[in-house]
Amino acid sequence: MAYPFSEIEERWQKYWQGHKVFNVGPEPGRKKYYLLEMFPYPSGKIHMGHVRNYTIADAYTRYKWMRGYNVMHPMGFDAFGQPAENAAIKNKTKPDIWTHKCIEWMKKELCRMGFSYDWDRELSTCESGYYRWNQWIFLKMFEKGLAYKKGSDVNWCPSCETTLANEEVVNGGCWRCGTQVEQKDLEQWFLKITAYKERLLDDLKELNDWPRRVIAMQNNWIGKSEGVDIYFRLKDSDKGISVFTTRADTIFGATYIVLAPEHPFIKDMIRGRPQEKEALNFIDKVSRQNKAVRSSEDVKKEGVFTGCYCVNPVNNEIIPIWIADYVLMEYGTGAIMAVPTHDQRDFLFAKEHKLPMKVVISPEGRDTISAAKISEAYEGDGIQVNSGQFNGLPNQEAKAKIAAWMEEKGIGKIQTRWRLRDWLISRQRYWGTPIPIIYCDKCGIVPVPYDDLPVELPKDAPFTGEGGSPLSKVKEFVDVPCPECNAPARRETDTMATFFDSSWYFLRFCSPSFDKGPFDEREAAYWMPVDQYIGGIEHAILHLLYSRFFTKFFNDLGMISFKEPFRKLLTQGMVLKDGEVMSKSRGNIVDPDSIIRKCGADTLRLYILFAAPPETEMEWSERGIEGAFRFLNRVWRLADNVKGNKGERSAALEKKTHSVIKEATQDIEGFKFNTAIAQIMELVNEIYQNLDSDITEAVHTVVRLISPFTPHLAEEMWLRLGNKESILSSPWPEYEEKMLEDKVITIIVQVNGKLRFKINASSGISTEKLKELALADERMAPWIKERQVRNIIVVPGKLVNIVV
RNA sequence: GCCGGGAUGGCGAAAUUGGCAAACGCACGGGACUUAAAAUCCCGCGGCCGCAAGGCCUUGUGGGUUCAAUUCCCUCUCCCGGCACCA
Repeated sequence: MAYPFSEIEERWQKYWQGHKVFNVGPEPGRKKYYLLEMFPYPSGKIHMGHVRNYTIADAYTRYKWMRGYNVMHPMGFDAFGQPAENAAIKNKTKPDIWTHKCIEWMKKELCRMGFSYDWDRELSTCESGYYRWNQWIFLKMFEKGLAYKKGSDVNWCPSCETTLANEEVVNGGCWRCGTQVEQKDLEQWFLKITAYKERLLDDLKELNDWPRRVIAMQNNWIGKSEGVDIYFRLKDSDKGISVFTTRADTIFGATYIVLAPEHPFIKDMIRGRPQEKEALNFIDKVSRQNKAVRSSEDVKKEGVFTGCYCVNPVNNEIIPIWIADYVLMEYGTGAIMAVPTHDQRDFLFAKEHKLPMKVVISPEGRDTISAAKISEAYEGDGIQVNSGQFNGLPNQEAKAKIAAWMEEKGIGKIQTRWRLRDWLISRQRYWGTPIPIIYCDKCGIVPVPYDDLPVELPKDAPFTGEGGSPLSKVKEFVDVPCPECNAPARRETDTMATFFDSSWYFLRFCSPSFDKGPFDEREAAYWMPVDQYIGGIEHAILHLLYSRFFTKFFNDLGMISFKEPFRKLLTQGMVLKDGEVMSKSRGNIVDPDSIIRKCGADTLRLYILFAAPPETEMEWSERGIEGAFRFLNRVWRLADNVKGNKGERSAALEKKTHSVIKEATQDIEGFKFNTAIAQIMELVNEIYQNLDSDITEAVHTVVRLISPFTPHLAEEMWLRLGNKESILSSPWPEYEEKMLEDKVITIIVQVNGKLRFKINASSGISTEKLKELALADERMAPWIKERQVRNIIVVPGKLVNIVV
């Protein structure tokens, strides 16, 4: 008979909530611990990804709790966003009503998992009590020149009918729906995240407890590259073209330069030349080409000669100027110097168009390589040749010297280029935070005064999903007097990207109902930074980069003293079914609710922690669930075995108990829940082997060790074992080192590094004695009979290795 | 191409500093209990040879360092993720 999990789980969930067990406040003298998982979008149902994320967090919360920490573990909802609009259209309701209903459902599901949240801190980003502080932060940024409006080519998702940030474009598609992103020239609001680029990059070095790949991804995204801008004067003109290069050491080998077809200089430069028509045709052709096609690898690089020449500033050689589609206007200066001998793309282009080549770096250090003979560019390191006064230097050394020399002579400038662009935050959607800006014909762009916040989002908007900002159709919202001159003016009708909301919610949790600012600085000083953050890898750049940016901004305002929001980060792996991500479209979803009904939340929690380490992907297995359930029943039955147990103490069981405490505790501390659970299983097995002995202490230990994973079962068993209080108020079990010591130890005997047999010896045995013992063993005889012992290695307490 | 991660039984996985490869679980096989089944409890379970004792092989590939390598170094292959006509 299975244990009565549903009755137990219901009872303890009521207890934890009724007694507000996990509600906390600052307590001087007690170590704080702020544990946070990425808050969910309220879609109504939780999925296995949520279950995994929150179970990992909950197990750790309960563990830290029992270790005596003052643990803050809040939960809230990232409640603005497009799905609410889509659902509202589909179900003929309002996003507001739909969202609140979803939050209710979701909360219920979270409670049914037995998660340990401080629900008094619950927040939802769609409440004006929250988003008014989005507006406040926006205004502060506006004041500091960090929020600005500009017209430019921006990413546009035709399906979502809104603009997107660069970070929201994944492989050329919209991160949400996958639709190919288009470019549109629009006036939009941006946040100047680039003002923080150096700090966002440098401080990555301090994040030692973040996964390496997240650091690597942010590094790539910020994309610092150091090089030189070199100025090439046009022949017979005082104008010139700047090119950017990271290979200043190859400048003496530059035999032509290439401009991007969009380069603004071209039209003036080629006017009236015989090549003009051909060049304009080429530019026109490229401009009509799809960007993805143009950048694909198998498309042949094309180009035309402009008829113009410029001067290589280091050796005054006259070199031709070309236009080619493989040079991009968006990167560097939109112009490159071509060194066909040391860059493969330049090499192929030069071959095709019969352009000259010159070797300037030689792996052998001698000027013996003929440019005419090489079959590919040499991109490695070597010694400078054909490079004037720099001949003979290793190229890496020459790179710095040439750059400095060019800068001194005024023909180049050392430059750092970044990939990171400012963050576009305007969205042409309804369900988001209104941007607190008013447009006045006389006064221009006017910020809403702080006292007028919040700018409330109208509950009703005729949003139809047919394009255009829905708020622009709400007359009462749009028409407003100018705060400065009182003349009729118009409100901004775009809303903020929802990533704005989630960029600082971890601070709001410290004082969720504070009404004098986004957060109470004293509370934040106590709780922040987040000690452990847990969430999905999909936010490696987006949310985690933005949150770091906001934190640095608050630091600049003097509101907080730390620079990084999340001390430790754990990115949990995905839950797969048949090798694929669970998703509605694939139809391979396993509903957590069905598992809870069948086996209980504890079984689900245990299984999901046991199946794989938290960071790796895990494959869903129905058999695994059954195994976890079987194990919990096995644990449950132990309580009956304890009753009336009158056996003697068992040394073996006691030793196992203490070693399991030690190992399991270490494992939990390092989030290795799978092996921690394996340890507990071993102890349970050991108890079953010793049912005739006194098992009381061992069973108590099992219940306490397993309580972070299966809290309902543990609480119930704890009472049944005769304890009066919740297991949460019992301390974490401690082990005694002396219980782990053996009087008799097993020594491994190897011959030539391979295990041959084992011998027992007393723990204090000397090295010499051990050697003798091993050599004297009858099982050693065949090995040393006809061979000579060359060496004997002894690792005290562990092994003897005889080398013959 | 650059950066980061990875490859261990039929499967999920484990292995302190280099020191018993495969803990724990799943699946599978056998036994006990039962009229029977389920449940439960116990035993076995990398491959090859052997009646057995035991031996040989085995952590993606090839090499190296070492008394000893899943672990350290080098080479290559494949897989996952990020960036990229990035100059």
